[in-house]
Amino acid sequence: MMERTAIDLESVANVFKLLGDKTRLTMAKILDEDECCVCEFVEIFQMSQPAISQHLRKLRDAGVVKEERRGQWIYYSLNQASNLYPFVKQILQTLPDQGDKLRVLDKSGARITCC
Amino acid sequence: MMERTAIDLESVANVFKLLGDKTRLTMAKILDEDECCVCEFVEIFQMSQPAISQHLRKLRDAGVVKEERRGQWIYYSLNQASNLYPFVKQILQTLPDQGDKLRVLDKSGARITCC
DNA sequence: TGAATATATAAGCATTTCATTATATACTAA
DNA sequence: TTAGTATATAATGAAATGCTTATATATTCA
Repeated sequence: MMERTAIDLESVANVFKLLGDKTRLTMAKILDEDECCVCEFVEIFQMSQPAISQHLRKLRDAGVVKEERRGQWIYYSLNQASNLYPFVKQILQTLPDQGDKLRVLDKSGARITCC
Repeated sequence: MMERTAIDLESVANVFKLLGDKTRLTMAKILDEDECCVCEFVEIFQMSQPAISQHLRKLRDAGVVKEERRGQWIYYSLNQASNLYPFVKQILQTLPDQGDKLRVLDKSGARITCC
């Protein structure tokens, strides 16, 4: 079990504000289960690509997620190097599994189509 | 250790939005340590009384806190009857102690002056 | 090189949020 | 009953949020 370093109230409030949005919270939970590229999120949330990018940017600016380009695609994943990671990870563990969202993509072929 | 009933992502996002404000998060943490009346929060946060009341109302509307009138004063405390309580309690336990805020009131005499 | 695809950024707009000030309500005590 | 105190609610305004559309940037591939 990873020990969590003390984290001040202000940082916690900021993380909560960030995850206090259903889309971003779901994104984080999905990323806790599997890395994911932008186009997959667009499929999952049925939301415009800029809207998705903007949510991801907020998560990234806070250090919660990181990005990695692979060719044309940019894959997002939880940023384990962040000092917030243990805290975020602990939160996500308490949330219901969202793996079904990715499985739907597999079935629909969306995952193959886009990336 | 209390077992936590499953809680859907939307509810979690709502709680996070609520606690994603430094004032409300601190309020909740203080209430986790001791019940508190409105005038004490006004002292602690150096914020107008209506602002404090409005924060408390949000917390109450969500079921996170409850109120109890005692004469002129209204005391707030965590609402243990809420189905959110185990989740909220678990969150608050990970936060740094805020007991000093109440102790400052004791010293300054504010706690005696107002309630 | 040029077209297609994936993503990011900018600009604009409606809505929400969080504070303020002003006022209403509830209780206490003289 | 009236004055004083504690709290809630209403009205308002500035700032933040989350989407949209339009456009810029990177990469791939023919």
